[in-house]
Formats: sequence, C-alpha cells, structure tokens
Amino acid sequence: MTTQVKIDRGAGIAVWRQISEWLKTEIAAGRFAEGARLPAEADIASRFEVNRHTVRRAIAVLTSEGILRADQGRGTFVASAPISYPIGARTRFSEIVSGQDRTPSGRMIGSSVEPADAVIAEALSVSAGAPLLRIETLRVADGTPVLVGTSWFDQARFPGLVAAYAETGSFTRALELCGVPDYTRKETRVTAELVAAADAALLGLEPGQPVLVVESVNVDPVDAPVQYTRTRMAAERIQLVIEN
Amino acid sequence: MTTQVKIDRGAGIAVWRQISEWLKTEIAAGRFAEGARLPAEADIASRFEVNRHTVRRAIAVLTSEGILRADQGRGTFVASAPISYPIGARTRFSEIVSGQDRTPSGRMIGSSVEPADAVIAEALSVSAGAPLLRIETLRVADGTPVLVGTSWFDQARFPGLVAAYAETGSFTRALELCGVPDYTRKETRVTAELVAAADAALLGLEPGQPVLVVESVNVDPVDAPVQYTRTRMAAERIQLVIEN
DNA sequence: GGTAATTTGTTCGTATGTATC
DNA sequence: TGATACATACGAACAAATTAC
Repeated sequence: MTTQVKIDRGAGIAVWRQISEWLKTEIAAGRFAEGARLPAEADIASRFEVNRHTVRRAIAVLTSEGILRADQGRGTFVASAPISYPIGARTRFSEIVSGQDRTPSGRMIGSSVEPADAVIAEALSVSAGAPLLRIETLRVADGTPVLVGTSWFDQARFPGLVAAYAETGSFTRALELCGVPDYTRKETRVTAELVAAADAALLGLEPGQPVLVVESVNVDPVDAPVQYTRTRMAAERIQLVIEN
Repeated sequence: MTTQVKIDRGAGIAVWRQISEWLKTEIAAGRFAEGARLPAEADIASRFEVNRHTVRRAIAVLTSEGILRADQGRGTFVASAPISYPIGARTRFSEIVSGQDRTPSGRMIGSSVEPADAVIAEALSVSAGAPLLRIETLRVADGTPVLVGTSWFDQARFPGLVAAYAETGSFTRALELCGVPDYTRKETRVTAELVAAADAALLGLEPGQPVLVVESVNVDPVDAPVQYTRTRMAAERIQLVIEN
C-alpha cells in the first residue's frame, strides 16, 4: 500500500519541498527499506507529473541531511542507519561496533611528540609545555570511515605507548602493556563543527559537512588522568546515545 | 609582555596558518581575554608585515571554529565561552543557564496539532497518525538565542497543554497543571546537522553552520512517555557535558 | 542629528611557489 | 622539461556597518 499523495501547486509550499516531505515519510514509514534503491528520478518525476529537476532538488536536500545517498551512475539509496554510539564510563569503539553487527577496524594515521598546550596540560595534570605523545587514529565500521581521533598521553609515563599501540591496534591493550590494567571515561564534552580539510579527506566527507566533536578524559583505577582524546565523527553516520 | 613571534616564510607552513596559530596561543594564554577586541586587521597585518588578506584568512579559520567573532564596523572579538549544557535525567534549561550566571528566557514560536509519524508515535507509545500537540520554542541566554526546540505531546492526554505553556512559559509548570507532577529524561540521542533556514533565522546563524540536534524522551514518574523533544542548538554557543 | 573616522567585507587584478602529470 | 592546476600572498579600491565627535 503506497500512500496516494498529490502535489498541491500554489499552496505556499514549493513542489520540491512537498516531494521531499513525501520521500521522508515514505522512508520513515519503512516503505523504502534501509539501503534500498529509490525509483529513478525520471520515474518519480512522471509519477507526480513534475520536471525531473524538481525531483532532483527534493533529493538534494535529503542527501544534504544524510537521509539519502546518491552515487553517480548507480542510483539513489536510502542511507544506512547511523551507528548508535553509547556514551558511558566504559565506551570502547570496537565493542560498540561489533555489538551492532558491523565489523570494526582501525589504523594509526600518525604519531608525534609535542608540547602540552594549556587545556590539555590541565586535563592530564601535567605542566604546560611538558612533552606529550600524540596518536592519530582512524576508525572504520563495515568499510566506511566513521571517526578520526587524536589522543594525547604523558610521554614521561608512557614512553613505549606508540610501539604498543602500533602492535596491538588497541588503546585498551596498549595501556595494559604500559601498566594500566583498566580505564574509565570521566568527563565527555560534545560540540559540532564543520569538518576540517584533513579530516574530510580521511572520512570521505564533502567540505562544509558537520562533524560531532567529542572530547573526553580517561582515568585509571586510581582516578589519575591517562588519556585525553578529541574525536571527530561523521555526523551523518553516527548518533550518540546517552542513557539515563 | 607580548610574545615576540616572527613569521617564517619558506618554512613549509603558510603565513596565514602561522598567524592563526599565534592568535590561538595568545587567546589560550589569556593575553586576549574573553570578549576582548582584537587589534584591527590592518594593525596585525603591519605588525607581521603581511597583507591584510593574509590576516583575514587567519581570522576566518578561527571564526569558523567559533573562537573569534567578527562584526562589520565594530571589530573582531574573542568569542564568549560556550554554555556547558549537562545532559542528565533532570536537565532543565533554565536551571542550567542560571547556574552559569546567565539570564535565561524563552518564548513560544508556535504550536499546532499534527498526526504522529512513525518514529514519534513509537517513542510516545501512541498509534501512528494519532493527533499530537506540537510546540515550538526558542530559548535565549543573556540575550543570545541558543536553541530552538520542537516538542510533541499526546493531545488526548494533554488537551490544555498549549494554553498552560503559553501562560507559564515552562514545560515543567505546564505539565504540573496537566497532572504530571514530575518528569525525567529517559533517553537522549545526539547528532549534528547543518542548520535549516528557518532555524538559522531564529538562532541568528549563517546558513551552512552546524547545529547539535538532541532528541530525547521525557517520562513521568510511572515511566510513561510524556514528551518527545527535538532540540537544535547553535553548536558554537553550546557544549554538551556528560558526566560519568 | 550629521559627519567623519574606523573597521570589517567584497571584488577586482597580479605574481609566485608547489605538486602532478 | 614543459604544461597545468591549485594554493598562497600581495595590492588597490570600494562597500557596508558601526562608533566617536
């Protein structure tokens, strides 16, 4: 049963908007399944007796909202549902992703040693200017890049961390090797920004798209700060979930 | 004492980037206080012996990051720190804002009755298509618009809610009048999007700026869903804080 | 209230360095 | 080596908004 919707011209609502609303409700109602291909633009156009450009405009706004995904030459598809990313004391990327029947992976983009700026020094309880390890990582779920993260560690405390991370590919295990048996997330701050050029390339995002920026501090069992992380997440592919 | 910094040409780092880093560290070090006016572009340009365009580019990246704020004719200012918005079971806008020595206010933008779409019906445990009250609000802190929220309620359960909200200006008190003595936040989902045109006008944002989108469900003391809210927050003015 | 000075915003044009093929 | 594309940097002039006198 497809809802019979007519275009209402001269109703003060642009035709492209009426079509985009129709598409939205069809998708929300599940009549176009996740990942399904939409009818060709020409078919939608003839169904509503409008020009194909009108349909294109309707589709364009939904792609910019991340609801649709248009691949040149292949067609337009209902975007896959965003990954739900629970924010809690024991957030671990790989566990979250595998819990949603997706395959996680990740790799180190780079690492360096740099002096602590005022904000990070405060968060890690080191003096400003103290040398910090910086590790840049890219996390992927089911082949789609989802987030890039920058983590800072006190170099004096964890001299062997970069090697340990390069070997294990996991902060949890790398920190174990460096004598931190467990860690928990203490505070999390969330904002949104426009994607930086370098991140856009890594995440496969168009410039001008929004990213969620999550800054958090991980502490060891005795509550000493261990890791400061700034994560940029492709907003259209992820949804943070806070349970109360 | 202002740090003496020289521009290093031919060092592989663009001049505009060196200036933007310099500005960033000056601000982080507190040498330009929050709300303070920066030297005029022309002055910074002559201080570093570069073109004004070069300074403008440095300033542009910092405005896009929300660190600076440029007003034509007035000058360029260090942006005020974002409001910290704790997400918890008892989140109340007015308490959060007054707790940070800012003056909260708000007004109702509009209200209507509309049939429940699939997602909201599920969240509010009503059948799809059931009539819902939709209330649109704008929240302001210290004269700056911070967020626009759309809330949905089951009309059958709260027929007098719009009037109660219009009178009290508070969901807490309006729900009290409708027989809900207290409510708590059950689940919160966070994403980011580009601001919609209508919201941009309300929030005083440029089109193309990111907004944090927070969707949440409030439940009454017996855990029945009462209110579904979709809030759009000016990302540059707010920071969500999740304590663990 | 009017005017000039100040400051950011916009649009031309020109030249140079850098990376890629 | 040359051709090309792109980002960077400079210069000049003017528009638009705000402030100071």
